[in-house]
Amino acid sequence: MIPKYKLIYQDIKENIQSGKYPQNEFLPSENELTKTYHCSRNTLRNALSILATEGVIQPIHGKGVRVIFPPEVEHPNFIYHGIGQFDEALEEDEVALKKFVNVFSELYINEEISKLTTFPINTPIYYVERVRYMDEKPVILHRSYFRQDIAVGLTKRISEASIYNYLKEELKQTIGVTKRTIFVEKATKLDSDLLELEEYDCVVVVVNRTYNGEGIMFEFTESRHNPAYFVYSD
Amino acid sequence: MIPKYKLIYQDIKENIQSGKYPQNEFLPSENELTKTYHCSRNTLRNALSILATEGVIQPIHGKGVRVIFPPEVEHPNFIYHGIGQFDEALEEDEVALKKFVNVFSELYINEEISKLTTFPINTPIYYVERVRYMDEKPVILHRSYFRQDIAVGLTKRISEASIYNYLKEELKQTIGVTKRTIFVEKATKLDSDLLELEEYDCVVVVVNRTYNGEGIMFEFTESRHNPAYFVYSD
DNA sequence: TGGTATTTGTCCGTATGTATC
DNA sequence: GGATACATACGGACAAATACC
Repeated sequence: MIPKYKLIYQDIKENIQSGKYPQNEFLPSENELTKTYHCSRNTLRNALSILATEGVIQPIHGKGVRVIFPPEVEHPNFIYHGIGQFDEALEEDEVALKKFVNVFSELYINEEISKLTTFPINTPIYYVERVRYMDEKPVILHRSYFRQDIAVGLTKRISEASIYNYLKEELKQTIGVTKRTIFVEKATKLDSDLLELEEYDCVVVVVNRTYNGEGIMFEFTESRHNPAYFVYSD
Repeated sequence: MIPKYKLIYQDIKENIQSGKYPQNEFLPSENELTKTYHCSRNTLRNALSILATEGVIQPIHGKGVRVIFPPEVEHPNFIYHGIGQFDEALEEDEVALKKFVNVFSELYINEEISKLTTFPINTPIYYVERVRYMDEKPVILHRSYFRQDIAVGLTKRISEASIYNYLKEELKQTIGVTKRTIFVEKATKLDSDLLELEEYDCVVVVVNRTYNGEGIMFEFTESRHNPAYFVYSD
């Protein structure tokens, strides 16, 4: 049962994307919208608040609610957009995507890795190292640490398919927040080899910490990107 | 008059930061909190929803609301954190910050710049080019385009102080959403010279589009960062 | 200048649904 | 099943900003 406010949210969003509610124009007033959706003002405002935090609309006190969904910007080097839930996000796309699992191992967190990941020392971990390919070119090197007590039964085979699908479908885990940090590092020899870096001598490092639906951090991933194919939007 | 839900939001956040509500523990139940704050459940949930979208807490249906405020992560190359409202964010800090205005000019948007900024052709613009220094080293080259009809009366002198202070204090403009895109480009000769790039042959480009409180995009800024000093957290 | 209607912002109380223990 | 806790939804009231006459 999808709640009413989510349906309203989706409908308004589609109407914005389709152009029924154009850029820089105002939406119909909240009073009108409650009539068209046969709902209370609270429910409608619940839907609107999601769009507002997404940055799709901007309510202006006493005036109305303006649409500020911006046109997508093109980049000369645009290829990869969106980070983190790479699997789900792009599985549908028609791009030639592949991944290759270099390393799959089980280990216990030692002091050094604890410092990096903030997992407590001696936590049992699945360590997965994967390379992402796009159009036959390696673009990202992922180094992931999953808590064994949450990603129970993870295998190399599953890592080659979709870890997130496994977590959600098999383990019924819900995925919560992801916290992200981005910076640049000089490329190591390993980076250069695995990512076939040519024009760049550095990599973009994206660190993701993912929490499950219970607020437990269960994944730490360091993704090393070929700068030529890196684009991030918030 | 600060609304009640914001006071509650601030109070809970402070209690989390002070450790009164510890990491990975649950907050008191919504019912209890409504009693301590003498408010309705709606008002309290309004406050909680802000904390949830900030990623500070995570509500779990039927169980409680968990604190997931994570410890700040250190970077070996950590210096600069936070982008965009650089002025306000760091003016208080004790770091040796300076900026130097290279170019200040008035111009009309032409076809090429319109493509870049999405401002309509012939829009009157203030163009500002600034270099950011930190501890005497140049770290960021900013190229900003401000709509003249919104940033009325902007001058070179103001740009050397704080443009945002001017917008807010003098022009009584309210600042709305900022949309951001990050990617990497090969450094130009100009980048290398102005930013004194040494170990890197590239720059991190952060594109900011800033909207005012009315939902009008009035600023487009392309910030070219020295990768050695670039760290971004979301 | 001022008053009125419109529109969003804040706040309350209540009822019911659903997940967890 | 019952108690607790969060999620959804309704309706009403008043405040504050804006627009318009």
